[in-house]
Amino acid sequence: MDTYLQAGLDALADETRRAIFRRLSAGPVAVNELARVLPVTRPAVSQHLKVLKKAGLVIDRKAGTRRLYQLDPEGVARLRAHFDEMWTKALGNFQRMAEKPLMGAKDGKQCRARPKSN
Amino acid sequence: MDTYLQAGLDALADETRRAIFRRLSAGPVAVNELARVLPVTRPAVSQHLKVLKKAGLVIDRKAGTRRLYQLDPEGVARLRAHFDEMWTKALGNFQRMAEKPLMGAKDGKQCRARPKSN
DNA sequence: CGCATTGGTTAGTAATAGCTTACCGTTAGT
DNA sequence: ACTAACGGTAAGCTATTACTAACCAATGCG
Repeated sequence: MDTYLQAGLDALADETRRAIFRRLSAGPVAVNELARVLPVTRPAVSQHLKVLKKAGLVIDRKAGTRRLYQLDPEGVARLRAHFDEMWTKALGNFQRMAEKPLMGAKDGKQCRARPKSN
Repeated sequence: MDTYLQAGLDALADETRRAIFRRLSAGPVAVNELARVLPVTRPAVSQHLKVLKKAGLVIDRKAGTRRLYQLDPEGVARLRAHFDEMWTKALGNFQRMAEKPLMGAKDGKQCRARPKSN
């Protein structure tokens, strides 16, 4: 279930793929046109689209000899939800900790007072 | 300036690094303790922490012979903001497109009706 | 003082990822 | 039917990355 996060994350980790993602957020585009804009060849674009598709971020449909790719709003929304959950956990816990300056030290060794704090 | 996104993204793209991130979201932890929990050695943890630190996601402070790492709420919030912007752009444009079933076809060739839509 | 604990860094290795070239199937137009 | 355009896939190369083992500096304690 957490695989969506994994796939989505390293789908967006690549700059070229993010460029495709951005271009696709303006509307459906054919593979060839993406390749024309990007600094890589068409096969590279195909491979990137494959990754994005497996991550559930894009969908494609045939249009004559061409194939139009566009964002999959559901997939994007789902990934966004995963991210939001991650941020919330991270920042939420921090918030809770900031309120209690020093809590009960779960495991003794951990929370020693720091000598110089620099 | 978009480098924060890049750094943050491939900082979180790695599963081990995400595990560290999750563990750190529960509070400050020493390197050794992270290594004890994770399936990798301590040097690997150090290297991962370095990446997370360069991405601005964690901060560290000395505590005796140990070094405690914790999330940097500012960095996390900043990365989150970048993501939110990305999602908004992606889904916002899509929203706008969904409202106009077929717009004026910027470049003629593009928006043909799909034959089978499968 | 040694001595142990902690942790950052380096060197080296194996796996992975992104790219290109080449090839092939499919569709549209004449 | 022939031809051209589009695009997916395979093979191969290169660069990057995650890892370990080994070494070294710093701190705390007896």
